[in-house]
Amino acid sequence: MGTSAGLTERERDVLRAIIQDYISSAEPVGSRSVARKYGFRLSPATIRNIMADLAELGYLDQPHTSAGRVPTDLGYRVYVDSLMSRRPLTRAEESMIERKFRPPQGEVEDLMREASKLLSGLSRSVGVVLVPRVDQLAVKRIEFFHLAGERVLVILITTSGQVHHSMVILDEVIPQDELNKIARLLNTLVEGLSLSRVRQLLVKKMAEEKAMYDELLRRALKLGQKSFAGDMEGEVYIGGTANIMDQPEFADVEKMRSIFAAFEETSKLVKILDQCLTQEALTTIIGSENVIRELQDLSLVTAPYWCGEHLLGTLGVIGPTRMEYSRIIPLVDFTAKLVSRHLTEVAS
Amino acid sequence: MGTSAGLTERERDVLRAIIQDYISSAEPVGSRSVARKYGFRLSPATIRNIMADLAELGYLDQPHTSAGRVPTDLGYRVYVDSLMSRRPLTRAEESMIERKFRPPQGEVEDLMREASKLLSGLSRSVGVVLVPRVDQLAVKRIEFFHLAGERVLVILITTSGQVHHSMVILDEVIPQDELNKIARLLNTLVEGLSLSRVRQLLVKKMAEEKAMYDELLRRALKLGQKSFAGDMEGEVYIGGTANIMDQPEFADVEKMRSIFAAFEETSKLVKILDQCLTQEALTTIIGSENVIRELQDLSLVTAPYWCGEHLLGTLGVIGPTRMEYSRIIPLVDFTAKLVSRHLTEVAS
DNA sequence: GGCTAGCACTCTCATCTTATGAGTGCTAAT
DNA sequence: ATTAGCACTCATAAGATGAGAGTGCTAGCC
Repeated sequence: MGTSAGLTERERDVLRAIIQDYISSAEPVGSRSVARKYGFRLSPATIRNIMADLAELGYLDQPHTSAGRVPTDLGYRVYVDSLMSRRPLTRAEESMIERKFRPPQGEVEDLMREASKLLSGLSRSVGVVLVPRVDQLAVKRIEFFHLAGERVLVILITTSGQVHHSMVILDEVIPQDELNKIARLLNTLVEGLSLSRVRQLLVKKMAEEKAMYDELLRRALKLGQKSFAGDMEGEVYIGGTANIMDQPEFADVEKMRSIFAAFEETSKLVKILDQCLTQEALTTIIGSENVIRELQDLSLVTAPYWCGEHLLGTLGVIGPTRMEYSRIIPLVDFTAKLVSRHLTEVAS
Repeated sequence: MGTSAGLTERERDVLRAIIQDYISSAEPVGSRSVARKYGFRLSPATIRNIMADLAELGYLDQPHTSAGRVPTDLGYRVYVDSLMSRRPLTRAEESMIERKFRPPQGEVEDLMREASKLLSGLSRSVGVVLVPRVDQLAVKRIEFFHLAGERVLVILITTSGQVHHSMVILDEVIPQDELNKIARLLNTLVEGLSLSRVRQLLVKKMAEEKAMYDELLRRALKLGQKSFAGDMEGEVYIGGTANIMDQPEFADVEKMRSIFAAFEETSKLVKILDQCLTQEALTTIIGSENVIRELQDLSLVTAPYWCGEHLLGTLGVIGPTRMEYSRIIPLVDFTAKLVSRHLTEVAS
């Protein structure tokens, strides 16, 4: 498996033991305790030699000369990719989670919020749910409401049941009944198309229309373009941020401050979660693999969720690099499936 | 002025000096520095006597026997109510704030978010904006969209330009064109009424209708009732939580954890902000005056904001009890006016 | 009576020292 | 290859000490 190809079975065993021990204790682990707890028939001295090798290869680090070893981000990477036992959740655990997840009927947004709470509660870390910019979503319907003067309220409904509304300011006053006509016209044009498609379509039509003189269509295209131009930026629901403070590695206030600031700066978070989304599979980002500087002491486990066969967004857990990957990964995986199921039901 | 009636002018001067000093230094303040810095023509010993009196009256406290004095919550209360100089913002400051507040066109929600950011940035504390349960808001329009099966998407627009959407599940399938008829009917009934009024009206009509046999009206009333039954719970936008960590008094991780947990538990926050709202004026809640235990080390300054003559919500700042009230209070006051102005413009 | 100087006393905080113990790296023996 | 033994390193915790800030009280002064 790539990076760990050069390791002997014994080295792999030791590395696994060290990482597991460190994950549960948060203390640098010494040769003695590895030899003792993990039933190797080897003396501490031998373990020390192995550890020195692993350190040289970059999988382990020592905080200072006379301390035990601590996994590096690379070490965790190897652990997650090829050392860890990937035990799926038991039936009992799954049904426990299902019970905990009270599917709110009502707004889809509540479902997201609930999911982030669920994730943070179960992982005792931070739960995140990304509802990405909805480029890929299919439009079900668009409506306009005249507010006042040139202001028009645009309401956009996707097939997945999400609702986006925004206000646009026009150059001219268009009365409500004309807005209705425009909406009807646009709906026939765009229904079922993805947002990105719609945008393309409108531009194309607009170009064709230059020559023509159908006032209604002209207005419709213009309004449509304004409506769909909106940022449509991803939104991210974050839950359980306070859990981060339980981790001993973040006793330092300064470090914590920067992490919390990063959580508030959602746009960065959106960007990275967006990247995870493109993987269309469970993704782990460990420590310094993260491009966001402030989050380089944290790890991220994400999985995509779907509405029917539409890829909708990502959800996951942010926790210390020293997180229990073997527990969190199946948890995130299952939660994504759970959310997908609910969303699919709603849309059906 | 009530609580401070018994104080001599000199005692008031000393108390003011101590509080101001403590606010800017975060250190217990001693008799010596009061005498020196504040140009009293009194010796430290005399100041000490006065301080002892003030302590006895409950305005000051000492962390330990040989430390300086620290204001109590009661002390801050007197300070805010009758000691503090209530200097309003200068023109320059006001225009600076106005420049900083980029009024986002688009969704009203963004305006709230932006306002909480503005508040937190300027106060270097936590900014909060409450959009309360919209009972008092007037309905502009209601619309229904058929989603799938018995599921119907309800969209509710208020005169202030806020949009609420929720999904209701009916007992029967109603096709879109009938939904449209129902919407038209309901709109004539409810337009311009406040939500609480609408609810009353629907119940009343429903009772009258028992006898009658207009199927459409019956359906409309039922759907209307379901639509307006939703929790409509207040929502709160919180910005700048990380700022709390800068305060020396929250170096203790455990204390901070509970504060952050309280921020996430928004429902409590909503409740207290709702109370502030009923004051219809600038409100200060100092330390232990707060009913939320976790926030009893913090103070809250709030002011209501309006949309036209409609009271819409509250916004404000949460910071350490040791906050610069004389700066924060005018700031909150002005921001509320600023937000009101924007909202009023949008609605006009 | 109100004010102040002086002084003993208290308590925190920073600094230093010391001891402890976990853990390493290396060498030499098996 | 593995291990026992040993010298060495370094963080951490526990006293010890001293400085400094501040108080409360008493006695004297205007």
